[in-house]
Amino acid sequence: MARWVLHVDLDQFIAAVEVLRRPELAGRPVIVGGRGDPSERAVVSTASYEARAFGVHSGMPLRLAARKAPEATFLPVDAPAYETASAEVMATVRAQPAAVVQVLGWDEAFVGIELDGDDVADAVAYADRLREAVLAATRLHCSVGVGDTTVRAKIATDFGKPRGTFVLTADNWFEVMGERPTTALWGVGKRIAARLAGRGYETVAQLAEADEAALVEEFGPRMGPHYRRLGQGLGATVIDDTPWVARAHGRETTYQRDLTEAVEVEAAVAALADQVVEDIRAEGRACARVHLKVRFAPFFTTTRIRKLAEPTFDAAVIAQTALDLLRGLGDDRPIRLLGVRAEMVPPEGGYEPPRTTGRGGPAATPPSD
DNA sequence: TCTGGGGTCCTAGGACCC
DNA sequence: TCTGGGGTCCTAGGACCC
Ligand SMILES: Nc1ccn([C@H]2C[C@H](O)[C@@H](COP(=O)(O)OP(=O)(O)OP(=O)(O)O)O2)c(=O)n1
Ligand SMILES: [Mg+2]
Ligand SMILES: [Mg+2]
Repeated sequence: MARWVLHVDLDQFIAAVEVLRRPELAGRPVIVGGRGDPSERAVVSTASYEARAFGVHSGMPLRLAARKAPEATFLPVDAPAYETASAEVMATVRAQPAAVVQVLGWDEAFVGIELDGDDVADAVAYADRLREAVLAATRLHCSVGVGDTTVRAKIATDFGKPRGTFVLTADNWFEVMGERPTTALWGVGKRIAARLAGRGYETVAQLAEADEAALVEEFGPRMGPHYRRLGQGLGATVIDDTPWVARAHGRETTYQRDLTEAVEVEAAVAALADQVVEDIRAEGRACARVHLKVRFAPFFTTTRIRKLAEPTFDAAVIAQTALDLLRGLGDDRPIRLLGVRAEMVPPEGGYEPPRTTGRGGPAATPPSD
């Protein structure tokens, strides 16, 4: 009996969904972002592989993307369409034999399986059938990573792309990852990598053997050891399919024209609060704390939080609280972005499981305890 | 080129209480 | 009377990911 962790991730997900309904775009550079207008303040959500060949990638300002790939087709983000596609994909993943599925986002999931014997070829065969099933059900291509931990499976997927399967286990971890920069790890970004480099750890292999005391000094007693384990490819070996319970819902908008008038700001905050309340009502959990995010021109961003005396579903209360937080800043520069977020009342007994995997937080089973 | 919108989790410092 | 320590709650800020 062998336990495997698989990680599935759709190829160029939202661009692929767009191409399905516009077949004439197949094989062409497609860039999805903002309202699809490259002259606006927005960034690339994703680019098709043809567009990536021009150096376009997620997070890049649309304006710059347009300069790099002038022939590309720009499309607006249509979140509901991607939710629908995602649900079909995940239903297919869950329908695989004995699959324990943990969804990580729109386009990816961990899949825990147990197979007779310990032949990795069986796991690869399962992975290939999974890719076939997703393609057959949704006409979307994906890649699958096969690993012995979540961390290895997740990273393996990158090597499988596009339309492939890749195996990354204790056997080949250092061979494949050892000489790569620490940013290749899930959960190590530019900033953490720079701090690691400051202590002489540039590669995954170096991080794996790093002095624990030094890491604790730099990152604290939780995250220090966590990063070392990441360097070793260690992570959960069992997938937990406990349904995800959201912590918060928020809405934010970058205005194409900066807001300067009080009435505009009040109306904008009210509109955001209304949308947020729709989401938390759907969830059936009241807002316990209100977050107000604001970006003043040219680019200064800050967030203020207030715990409410009483949890509420009342959009007017949330809007009023947000406006109050904004006034408390005593800053009257033009406003470029406003965001309202409702942190919801935790369910009875708190969040279960507490602080697990993914969702953008510190990756792969953060320390917790 | 000028920087989105949806999220999550960790750390740290001050207030307050024991 | 002064000082220290520990726990918990709250908010601000940072970092990362899709
Ligand atoms: N900064 C980002 C990154 C991603 N996404 C969205 C659009 C992507 O299509 C989707 C999935 O993210 P992936 O990282 O999996 O990227 P893709 O699926 O687009 O490409 P790949 O084939 O590399 O997985 O999430 C986004 O909006 N903003
Ligand atoms: Mg993807
Ligand atoms: Mg993904």
